[in-house]
Amino acid sequence: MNSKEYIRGIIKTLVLKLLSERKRMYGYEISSKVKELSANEIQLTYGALYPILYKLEQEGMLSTESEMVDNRARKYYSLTKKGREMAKAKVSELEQFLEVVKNILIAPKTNFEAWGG
Amino acid sequence: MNSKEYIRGIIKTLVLKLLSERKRMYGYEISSKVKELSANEIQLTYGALYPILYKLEQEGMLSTESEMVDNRARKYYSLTKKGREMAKAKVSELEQFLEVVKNILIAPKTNFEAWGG
DNA sequence: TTTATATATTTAATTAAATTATATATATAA
DNA sequence: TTATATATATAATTTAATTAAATATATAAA
Repeated sequence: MNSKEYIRGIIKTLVLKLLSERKRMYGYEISSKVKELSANEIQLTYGALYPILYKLEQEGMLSTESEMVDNRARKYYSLTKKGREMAKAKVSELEQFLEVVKNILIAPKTNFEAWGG
Repeated sequence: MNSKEYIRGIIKTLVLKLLSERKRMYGYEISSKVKELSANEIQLTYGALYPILYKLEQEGMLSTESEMVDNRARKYYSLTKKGREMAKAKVSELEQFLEVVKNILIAPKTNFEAWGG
């Protein structure tokens, strides 16, 4: 599957979804988790992920805590109240969109006439 | 729903899907049909649609017939053999992708621990 | 009658959101 | 000492859209 093509636009929503499931996550962890959950199909690149996290923080959607773990710097991100609301809205929005697209994709040839063809 | 955000990358596949259901369609018709099938959620802009149709024709995926209908120029697009194969592959690819994303989005909080959280 | 709306295609300018590449740094296994 | 994994950050580039502008006809409304 060439997911790259379809990823664009949904990264922010995926990140918000994962953060809504946990108290906090760090960037590398988010990327790894998405890869794992998608059976290696979706690889969030860091060049996309970190700017999104930065922007969400600037917008007041995320709060951060920096820590040293095993002598390496780590930056944890948590949803704020505003961020939790945004996550909920975005996830619901994307779910609806996926449904709409799916309905177009699964329409069988035999049904085409029925929906106005 | 703010579909604009999520549309990117899937337009080509939607176009190929619609064309795979019909002998031929013209640009305006494709845009109208997508709008109708998505209950006005997805509006393919012509600035995106026509360059995609042009490119697919250049790649040998589409053949065209220009006709005058009601004194207005109309350009019909049909899938070639190569185009039909591409349509099949692209639709299947997108379906799989949607499934993967949906599985991430629907994962309930209570299940998070189960999938390694 | 002139205005708005719908039909129809095309293309240039601009913007947004990615990818790719680069930089920096530590830990561990081969 | 080399490769791989962990971890963040950002600049340069590319891609794929949106927006806008150009062109043209038909029809309904004001």
